Amino acid sequence: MLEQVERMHCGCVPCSYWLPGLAFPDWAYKAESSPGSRQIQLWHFILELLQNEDFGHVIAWQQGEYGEFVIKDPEEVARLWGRRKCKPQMNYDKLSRALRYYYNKRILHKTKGKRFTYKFNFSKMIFINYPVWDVRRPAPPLLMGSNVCCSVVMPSGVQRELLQSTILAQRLLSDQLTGRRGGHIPMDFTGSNPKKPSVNPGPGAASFPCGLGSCYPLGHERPFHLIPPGELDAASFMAQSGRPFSSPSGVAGPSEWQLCTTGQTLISLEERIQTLAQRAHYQLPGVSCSGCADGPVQTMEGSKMPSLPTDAKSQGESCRAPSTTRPEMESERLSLEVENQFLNLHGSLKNPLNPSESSFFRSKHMWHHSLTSLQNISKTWLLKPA
DNA sequence: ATCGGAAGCT
DNA sequence: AGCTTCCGAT
Repeated sequence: MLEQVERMHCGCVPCSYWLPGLAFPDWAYKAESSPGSRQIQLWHFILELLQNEDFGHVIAWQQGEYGEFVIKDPEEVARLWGRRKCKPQMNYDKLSRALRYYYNKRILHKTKGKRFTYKFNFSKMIFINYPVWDVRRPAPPLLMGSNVCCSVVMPSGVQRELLQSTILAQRLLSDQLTGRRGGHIPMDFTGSNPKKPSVNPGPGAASFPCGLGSCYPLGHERPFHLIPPGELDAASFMAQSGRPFSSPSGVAGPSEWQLCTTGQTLISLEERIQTLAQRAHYQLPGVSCSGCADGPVQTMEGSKMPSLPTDAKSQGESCRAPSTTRPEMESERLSLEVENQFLNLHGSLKNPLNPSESSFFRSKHMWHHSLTSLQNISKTWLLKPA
C-alpha cells in the first residue's frame, strides 16, 4: 500500500518520454499483461544511459574494451533506475543483484578485479540471428552467376523482439566502435515512417534491389522493415513498403522467390561472411541492378550512388558477372569486400569501396590478413545460445 | 565489493 | 520472466 502511494508520487517519467529522442520503440517493452511487464529491462536501461552523453559522469563505456562499461556512480545509477521503475528504495545493492541475474543469461558478465565494471556479451547480442536479407532464387540464366538475391525476411522461428534487440545492440556497439556517442537510435520498424534518417548511411551503404530500402554493411544497419514469418506475400510487402514486390531481375512475383530461412537458429559470422561474399557484387558502387523496379540505385537519402566511370568498363563487368570472371580476381574482390565490411564494422574505413582508386588491386597480404582476422573474431566471439 | 540463495511481487 | 528485497558468505 505504501508502495502504491509512492508509485503515484514518485515522479517517475513515462517511459516513452524518457530522454527525448532516445525512447525505445515498442518492442523494447513487453506487452502489458503477459508475460513479464511493460517495464523497460535493466540492460536496455543501462545501454540507454551509456548512449547518452549527459550520463557520462555516472556510467560510461570503458575505453578499449568492447562492451565493457564502468558504473562511476553506483548509487546514482541505482537512483535513476529506481526512478524509472518507480522503485524509490532502489539502491546499488539491489541493482547489482539484478545485474548478477544477467550472468547466467549471458547478457552480462563481471570484469573481475575492476570495481563496478561489467561487460556486455555483445557477441551473443550481435551476431546471433543476424537478420537475413537474402532470398535465394534460381539463378536467372543470363543475369547473375550467383544465386543470391536480396530481400528483407525474418528468419523463421526467430522472435521479432530478439532480432530487433540484436540490431539495437549492434548499433550501439557500432557507435561505440566508431566513437560516436549520444544521438538517438534511428530505427524504424514500422514501415510507416518516411522520415529521413538522422544519421548518414554507413560507408559503402549501397541500396539493394530488395524493394524495401537499403541493405547496409555489417555494423551499419539502418531503418528497415520487418516482415514477420509467414507474411511475405505480395500484399503485405506492398502494404509495408509501398512498393510492388519485384525481384531485381524483373522476374515477377514472390512465387518465384524462395525464402532463405536459415532455420530457426543461428547465422554464424562465418556464414555471414559467406553471404557477404556471395552478394558482394551487388554492393559495389555503380553496380546497379538491371531490371530493378525501383530504378536507379539509391541510398536512404535518395541520393544516387556513385557510378563507375564509363571507362572502367572492365571493372564494371567483373562486378556484374562474377561467374565469368577469372576466379582469382573474383576471389580477391570478394575478400576485399569482406575486408571492407570488417573495416566498416570497426569504423576505420573512411572511404567505402572505391574501385577506381584502390581496391581491386590492393595487396593480397592486406585482404588476406583482414579475412583471417575476421575469421578469428568469428571463432572467438560467436556463441551458440543455450 | 561481489556473489548467489531464497522468497516475494507483478 | 524479470526483477526486488533481504541477507549470509567470501
